[in-house]
Amino acid sequence: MSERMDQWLTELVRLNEDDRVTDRQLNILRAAVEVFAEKGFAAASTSEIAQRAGVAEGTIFRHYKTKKDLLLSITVPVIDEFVGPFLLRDLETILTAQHERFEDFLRAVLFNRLQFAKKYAQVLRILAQEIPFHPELKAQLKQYVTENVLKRLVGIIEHFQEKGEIARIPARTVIRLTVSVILSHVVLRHILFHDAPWRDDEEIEMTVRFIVQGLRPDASRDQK
Amino acid sequence: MSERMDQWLTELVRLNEDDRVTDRQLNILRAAVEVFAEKGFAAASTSEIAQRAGVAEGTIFRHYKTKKDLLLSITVPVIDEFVGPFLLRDLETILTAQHERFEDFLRAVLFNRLQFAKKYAQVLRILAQEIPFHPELKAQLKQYVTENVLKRLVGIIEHFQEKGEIARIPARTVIRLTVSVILSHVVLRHILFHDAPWRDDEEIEMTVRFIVQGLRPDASRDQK
Amino acid sequence: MSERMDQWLTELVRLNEDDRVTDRQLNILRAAVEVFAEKGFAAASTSEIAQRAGVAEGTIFRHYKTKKDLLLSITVPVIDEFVGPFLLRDLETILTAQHERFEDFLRAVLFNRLQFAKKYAQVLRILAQEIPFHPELKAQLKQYVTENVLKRLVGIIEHFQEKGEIARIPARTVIRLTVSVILSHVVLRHILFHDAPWRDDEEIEMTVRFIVQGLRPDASRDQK
Amino acid sequence: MSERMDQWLTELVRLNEDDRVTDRQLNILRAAVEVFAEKGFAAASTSEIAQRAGVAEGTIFRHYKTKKDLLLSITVPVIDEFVGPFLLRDLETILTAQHERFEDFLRAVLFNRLQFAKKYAQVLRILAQEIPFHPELKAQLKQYVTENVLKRLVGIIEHFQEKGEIARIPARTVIRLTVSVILSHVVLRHILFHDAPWRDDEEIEMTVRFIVQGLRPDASRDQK
DNA sequence: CATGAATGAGCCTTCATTCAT
DNA sequence: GATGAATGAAGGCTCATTCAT
Repeated sequence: MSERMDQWLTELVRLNEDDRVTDRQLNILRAAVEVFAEKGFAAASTSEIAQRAGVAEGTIFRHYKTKKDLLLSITVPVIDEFVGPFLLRDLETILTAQHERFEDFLRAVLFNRLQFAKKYAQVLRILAQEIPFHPELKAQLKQYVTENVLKRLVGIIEHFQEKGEIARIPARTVIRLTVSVILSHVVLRHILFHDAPWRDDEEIEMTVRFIVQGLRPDASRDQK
Repeated sequence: MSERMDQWLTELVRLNEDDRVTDRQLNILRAAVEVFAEKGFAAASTSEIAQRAGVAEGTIFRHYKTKKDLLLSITVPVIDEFVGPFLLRDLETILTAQHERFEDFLRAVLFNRLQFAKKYAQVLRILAQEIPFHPELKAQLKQYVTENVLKRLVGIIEHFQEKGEIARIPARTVIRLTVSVILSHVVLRHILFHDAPWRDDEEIEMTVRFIVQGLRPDASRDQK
Repeated sequence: MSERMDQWLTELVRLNEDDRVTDRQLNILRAAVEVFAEKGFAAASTSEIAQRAGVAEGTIFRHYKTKKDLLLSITVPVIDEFVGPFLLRDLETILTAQHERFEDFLRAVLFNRLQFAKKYAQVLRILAQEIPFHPELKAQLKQYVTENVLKRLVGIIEHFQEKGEIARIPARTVIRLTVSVILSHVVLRHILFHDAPWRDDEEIEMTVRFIVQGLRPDASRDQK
Repeated sequence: MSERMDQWLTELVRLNEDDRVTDRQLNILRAAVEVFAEKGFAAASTSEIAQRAGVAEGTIFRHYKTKKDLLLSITVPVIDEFVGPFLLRDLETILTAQHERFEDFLRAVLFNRLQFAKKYAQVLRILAQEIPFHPELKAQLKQYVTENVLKRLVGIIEHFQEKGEIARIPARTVIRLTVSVILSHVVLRHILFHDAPWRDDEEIEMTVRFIVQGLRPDASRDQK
């Protein structure tokens, strides 16, 4: 696992317990991420996690009351990280930079998400696999999205619609289409086909162009 | 479960055993689809499946040697059905109908896939969830796609590129983008948000328009 | 299995049900003998027996109420056959032939038992394996032996002791030693090492000589 | 079960795991020996073993990966013990003691084997019952016998043949007859009829005398 | 704090036996 | 009489979780 991952894991534990993070905990989390990603939550055994982490079986349960707790301690923070930061950090600047074109916005977002997915590929896989079976996770994600993301996105869309860069179709549909393409790109690149050769720059450009053109107002219909 | 589902299950069993299908078998499959979809394969218990099917646990194993066999008897046929028919049945006609525009082609495909997903929503969910953990399934899908789908799609893309309806970008990228949007539409519509209200006709039109415009040759760049 | 075996099986069934013996029954018994011998009673499955017999699973239970019944229908007659006939048929003549030497008696018995074991090897194996776990079988064998065999054997022993061919040691001990050697010979020859090459005539002679000499009165001690 | 048995079990576990032996492990082994002996391996249930051992069923599988492992951990050491020690310990001295008569050799061996069988009666019963169904066990026994026992025995036989105490018949046959009688004595005494009253000293003497006389060179034939 | 032995519920699967056809 | 689908009890084994050391 990458060094970056470790850093993230460290942050992760700090967030949960704001205590000192022992190596043991880190090992457990690392092992858990590995095994959950490989076999899925239900088929993963705590004993295998313990083994890979180099700790006793009981030790896991000193830090995480149940196996599910262990899962949540990994996934929950990612939900907040996945959709949040690009809004909180990057987007703020994007939005305030009024002169930006929609194209540049897209490019920034796509680039940002690709970075993110590269870093968290394994955990995102876990998240994707487990969300259907854990209503709390689903609820949490839904809540986060509706509360923090949707409104802001709608604002952004309308902003670019007013600038005439996006056709006057419902914001929700614009989001659906845009997110579909970006998410697919990310998933294909870092989750499904991370082994295949990718000409990243070209593909990014084509994805951006695709969205921009796809959403551009119709010369005959929308404009004028 | 819908009546249509039952018909499909019936076909399914016929394909496997080309015998008469008993009600019991149907019940077992129905219950298995339900429980697998709800809890995932690993967390599903054969005893619950038996209970929901109203049969003894042993009965399941008379028809399916193992729990995994039961899974495969559900998923395998769908792999062949998911990517196959739209090419073999619908597309043939579309392709031979030379006058068709790319737009019409897309509309037909999207419509067709939406129908399919509506019918098989639950099983598709199972398939999506289990594919990462069952290499044979993954291999089978991969093989099917590369052998039967990709080449044909490339041919179609090039056809429309020659007609000037699609920009001269790599066929693979065209496929990636198009499939991303169509698949996302289908998944959002019938897998993730099947409960939400959908104005289907409008959304279909917007999806089609999005793709068509997104892939259209640039007036300044590609044309001329 | 040999033709001889089939004949025996036919007799066997006749004894039990004194009805017509169908091919089906014969097949079942044949299969049962095979599977019991290979895997042992407990590890043998009625379904495998049915399969090998080429009948339906249920058919077995039409003829034999339980799996154990099937076992008993095979073993019980053999108990009577194993120890009985050589007394009832052959021995009578042996005994009445007063001029016989002990040596000739032994040779006749050993030869007879070898024939028997060759014919029934598989069933004897089953019997040996199962007797410890089926008290009724054990009891039946014990009863048969004590009632029909022991007394007669004692008579024979004493007969030869009076003739001065056997030392004056307790008849029980004589029986123990003689039967040990004969049984061992038979078991080694037809149960344990039936594949190995045997120079039967020589070995029989040496076994007979061993017993005769071993039991012969001591020139110094017993005689006189 | 006897105290001696416990000691043996303790050694047994030590050999396997060279760790301290817990009471629990001893209880499990004790119970396993009991149940296997009573019902045979296939018909013995781990749940009954657990119950008799006073432990949870899962506990068994912490110490022995499978039910068969449990069997092997009991039987395998006995194979080495059964045929080995009397050669390695007792026989060495017997052989080096040149003045010994064959008779004394036999007496020593028989006595030694009786002691051994008394101690391990139950386990020997298990071994005898299970060997036909476990090829590895059979192979191990065969290997041990051919490698360690046969050659030495042949040497001993020839030694006494040269001293004129044993007739000049093939060593293999001598072994077959001798081992038959000794093994039968042991089996009858401690495995089959351990409840019956035995006048051990007398029977031992008669067995020894039987073998010695049975194998003695014929005055008229072999000698001279 | 960490350990790992112990637990016991629960899992998948087998199998002797029954019974409607 | 024969069939074979159905049964459900029981089996071996796994695993999350607890707790004495």
